[in-house]
Amino acid sequence: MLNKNVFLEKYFLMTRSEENYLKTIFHLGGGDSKSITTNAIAEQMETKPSSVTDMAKKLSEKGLVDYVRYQGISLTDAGVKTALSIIRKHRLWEVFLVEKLDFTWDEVHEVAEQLEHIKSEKLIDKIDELLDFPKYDPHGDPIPTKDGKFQERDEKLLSEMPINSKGICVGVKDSSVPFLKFLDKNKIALGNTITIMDKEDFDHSLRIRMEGKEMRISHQIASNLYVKKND
Amino acid sequence: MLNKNVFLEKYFLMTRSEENYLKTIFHLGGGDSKSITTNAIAEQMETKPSSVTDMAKKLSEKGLVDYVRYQGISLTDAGVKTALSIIRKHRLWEVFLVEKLDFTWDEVHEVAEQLEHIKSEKLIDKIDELLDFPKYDPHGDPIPTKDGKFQERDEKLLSEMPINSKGICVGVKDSSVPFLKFLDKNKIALGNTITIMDKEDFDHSLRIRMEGKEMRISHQIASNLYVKKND
DNA sequence: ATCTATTTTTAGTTTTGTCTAAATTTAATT
DNA sequence: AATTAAATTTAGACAAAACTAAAAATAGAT
Ligand SMILES: [Mn+2]
Ligand SMILES: [Mn+2]
Ligand SMILES: [Mn+2]
Ligand SMILES: [Mn+2]
Repeated sequence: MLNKNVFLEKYFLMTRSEENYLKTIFHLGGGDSKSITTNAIAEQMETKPSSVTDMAKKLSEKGLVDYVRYQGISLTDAGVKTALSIIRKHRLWEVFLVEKLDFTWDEVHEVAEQLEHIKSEKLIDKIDELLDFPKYDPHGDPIPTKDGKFQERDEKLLSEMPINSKGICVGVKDSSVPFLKFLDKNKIALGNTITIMDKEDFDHSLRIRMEGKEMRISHQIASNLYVKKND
Repeated sequence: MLNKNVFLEKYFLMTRSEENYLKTIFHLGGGDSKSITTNAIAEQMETKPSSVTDMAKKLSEKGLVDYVRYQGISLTDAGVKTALSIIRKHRLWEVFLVEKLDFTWDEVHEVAEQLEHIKSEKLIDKIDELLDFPKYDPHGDPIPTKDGKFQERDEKLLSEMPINSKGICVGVKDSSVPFLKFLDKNKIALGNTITIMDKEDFDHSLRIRMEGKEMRISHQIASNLYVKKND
């Protein structure tokens, strides 16, 4: 009993802050044993580099990151596993909010940021089951499986597609509220089939056909939309 | 914008600990402007009296409790309102877990203790709607409405019912895991109709008929079951 | 190789929420 | 009214997670 508690404490009792650091390091690429800089993490988390250093020591102590002073931070296997479990929870909750509670895709992230920290394996497995084991979240991001596997998709940025090619819109790179609202306003939704009609050399804008209608979209929009090749 | 933030900070940004104190004070009866003692709160929360004193000052500062040194603590109207909103969330989540995710009634409390602190008015309103606005939680406890109203029920402890009277089992007073598991094992469930056949003077145990079967239950069991009078 | 700008860490504080130990107030008993 | 026991508060400390300011290390440019 005492032994079990020691075990739980060391390996499972993560604070919300620790979980957020692991998630951020993973998103910055630190899962591939690539070293992430203190400043990069601080900027992403809107905190100070000195706070990142403090946390690096703590996470290193717990065996979740590899950290050498001045040399940056990367996730250990245990760190990757933990990060993926948080990301899995985040994305499943986002699907839940959209599918079961009629949230819009620009409303879910903020709430999922809270829900991802709820500690109950049974809860998230049941949510997964209720949603019929979705593979992607409302923004097209893949949902890691229970054992931490990622199902990557063969996708490209719309801006990189050649003229006359077709693709199905499957995800957004920028999932900020303003961008998502812009897409809604212009009836650009995941699942839509898009044909690249023409590209403008001057500003790199695209003329596309989507759901029967033709429109022009800027390079900034096109470079934040993922499409799956479809010909 | 600055004004709005000040407003939010003062009235809505509650920490998890503050919310738990308010909930506990309410459950101990401090909602009826009855003064609750420092020790009672400390015991209930498994913390030390000195910690309660510290929090009493903080909550008093925020206008959520009335606190006079050495004289005990009671909730202000704002405190009651906040406590009820936490209790509402707790109980709605418990219903959700049972109704939508097949949790058993002895599993839900622990998870609800976490979920009750999620900050999103829309989320809990949508959960309420998804559940079709339930009036009671899985343990028979009433769910406060959005505007903080309680629908009390005319209920009595089974141990206080007269011989030959009938009642429908509508709630548990003790909702500890062992008690709930005991009830499951003995097929005693909310909704069952119970007839009091006889009472034993010696140990105050009851002979009851329930769902066609007769059984004997101890006074301790009978004094932890609520029934609705059903003449 | 040296200097300099940038990055990163350290040292010392702050806030929140907890604790222990000591002091104080209240309540109960003689 | 004085004494004693119990309840409560204060004072001082600690851990977590953040901050600021200063020191140290690294990397880039001469
Ligand atoms: Mn998100
Ligand atoms: Mn997402
Ligand atoms: Mn409960
Ligand atoms: Mn309950």
